[in-house]
Amino acid sequence: MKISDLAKRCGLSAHTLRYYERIGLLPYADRDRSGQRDYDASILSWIEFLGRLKTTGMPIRDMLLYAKLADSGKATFSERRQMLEEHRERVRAHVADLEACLRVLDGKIASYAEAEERTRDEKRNIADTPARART
Amino acid sequence: MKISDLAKRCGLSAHTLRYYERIGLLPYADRDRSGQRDYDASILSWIEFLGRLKTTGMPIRDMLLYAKLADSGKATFSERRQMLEEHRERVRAHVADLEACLRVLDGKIASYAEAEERTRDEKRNIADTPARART
DNA sequence: TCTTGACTTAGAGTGCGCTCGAAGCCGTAG
DNA sequence: CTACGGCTTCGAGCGCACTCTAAGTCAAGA
Repeated sequence: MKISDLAKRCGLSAHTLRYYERIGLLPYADRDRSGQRDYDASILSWIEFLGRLKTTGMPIRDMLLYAKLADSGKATFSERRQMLEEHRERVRAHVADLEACLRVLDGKIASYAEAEERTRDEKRNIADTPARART
Repeated sequence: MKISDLAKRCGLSAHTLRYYERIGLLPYADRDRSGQRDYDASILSWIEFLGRLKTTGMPIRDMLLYAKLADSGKATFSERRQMLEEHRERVRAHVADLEACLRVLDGKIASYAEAEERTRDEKRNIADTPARART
């Protein structure tokens, strides 16, 4: 598989795939006789997992550490598990934060909706008075 | 309230507060006779709300638009409500993504735990064979 | 009076994660 | 044979959100 095919399949640009290889996030890809990268489809699951780590906000330097551990075989299973467990806790905490934020947004939206209701009720359209403070 | 007091209360640095004012995310603060910012405590709720927007991944340029609308009074209620509703949907989608990622992480962690179990069971410690691919 | 420390401004620098450009090579279609 | 598109490398550039520096002002305490 050529880099552009892989790019289409995984949703990253060829530029980004080369960048990831350069920094070590992707293993060095085999080259064909003319020097072009020839990927094995198995790389897709690794890229997909990296995507999960990225979505959950893991910085690249941590992914690099994880990749390094993954290259060291069984000996690093527990270290990797620990990394993922710590990361999972951070993600859970972040999700909780987001849910709290969603409740705030809900409240804000509701208060705007209410205010719009009241504004509509006041049929007499007095000149719009600018707000005194940001809400 | 001086800038350092506000910084302590809101968890942003004085540098960041000045930066936010510079770009328009915070309203221009009153200065005392010697030119120092003198904040009203009411700014805290606005900063807190900005924090919610930030936590939920809203880019500063969108916060600026929201702030601009908020400065225009009642007339922009529905626009602001719409912005927040759209943002809320993005956040909800992101939370769903994160939850899917969490399930993947759970699976990965479980598989490491299992593998560690199996490794412990093999009392005969054969030399560690490096992994062939990243998992 | 002197020192200390917090404040002011404008602007430069940082870290992250890409993203792009330039220059050149290679293989296939016309 | 030539043109074309897609690949290669290296390194520069970008957008975001800060973060810090330098040079200077000011007010309160010893």
